[in-house]
Amino acid sequence: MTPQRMAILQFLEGNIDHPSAEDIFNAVKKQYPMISFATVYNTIEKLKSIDGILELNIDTSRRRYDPNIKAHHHLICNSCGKIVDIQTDFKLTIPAHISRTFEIEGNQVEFYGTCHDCRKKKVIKR
Amino acid sequence: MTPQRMAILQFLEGNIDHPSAEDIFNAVKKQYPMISFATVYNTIEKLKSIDGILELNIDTSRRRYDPNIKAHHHLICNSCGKIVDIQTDFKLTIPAHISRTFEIEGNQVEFYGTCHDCRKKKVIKR
DNA sequence: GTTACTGCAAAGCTTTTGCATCCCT
DNA sequence: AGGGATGCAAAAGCTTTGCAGTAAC
Repeated sequence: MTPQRMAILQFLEGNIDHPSAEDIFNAVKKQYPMISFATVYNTIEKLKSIDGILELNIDTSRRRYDPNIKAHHHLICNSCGKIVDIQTDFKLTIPAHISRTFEIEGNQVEFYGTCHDCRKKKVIKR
Repeated sequence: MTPQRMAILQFLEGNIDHPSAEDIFNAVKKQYPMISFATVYNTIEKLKSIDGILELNIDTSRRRYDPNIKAHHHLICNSCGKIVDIQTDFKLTIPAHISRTFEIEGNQVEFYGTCHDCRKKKVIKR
C-alpha cells in the first residue's frame, strides 16, 4: 500500500460519478503531481482482480469504474450523459428454452431517458 | 449508394454477431480490397443517424454494431464473450421517487452467464 | 461545376507495456 | 540483494479527421 494507491482508493471510496481512468488520474494528480497512468491502471487492475471495483460497460468511448460492487443498475441521461445508480433488484426471467442452454448468473439494466436538469433546460438530445 | 456501402449493408443485414468496425472492414475487404476505415466509419455514422443500426455498449474494448434496431437485450457469456440476442420485452418499473425526476424512455438488459458450449467445455471463467 | 464519397495518411484518444529507479524488507 | 511499485516514455489499438482524387448528377 503506497501513498498513490491510498489516494486512488480515497478518491474512489463512495464515489458515485463512475470515473474514468483519466478522472482518477486528474483527481490524484492534485495531491501527487507526479502520478502516472501506469500507476492508475496498475491499481485499477489490482482492484478489479480482488473485486474492489467494477468496470462498467456504459460508455463506448472510455472505461468507467464503480466502487459500488453490489449488483445495481444505471440511469443514463440521453442529453447530458449523466449516470445515476439505481439499487433496485429486478427479478428477470428469460424464456425457458434459453435458460436451458445459457446459465444465467446475473443481469444489469441500463435505463435511458432524460434527467431532471436536462428536462428543465430542454436540451436537445444529441 | 456506392458499391462499398452496398457491401457493408449486405454484411450487416441480418447479422447477429454484433460486429465491430474492424469486423465490418475485414468482411468488406474480401470483396473490395481497397476499402478504407474512413468509409466504414462514415457508413456507420450515416446508419446511426438514420437509425439503421445501433451502437452497443457491451464491450469495453471496442464499439459493436447491431442491425437489429428493435428494442432487445443481450446474453453475454462470461467465458467466451459470445453475445446472443434476446427479444423478450421486459416491463421494468423503477421507484416512483426516481421516475418523477428522471423521465425513462427505454431500457436495455444484459444477462451474464455461461453459454452451452462453455458449460460443456468447462472453460474457466476469465 | 458542384456535391458527395472514397482511399490514404496522419492525428487523436485511451490503454498497455518496457524499463530504469526507488523503496521496503 | 530481491520483490514490488512508481514514473516516464514509447507503443499499441481503436476512432476521427484532413485532403486530394474520383464519380455522379
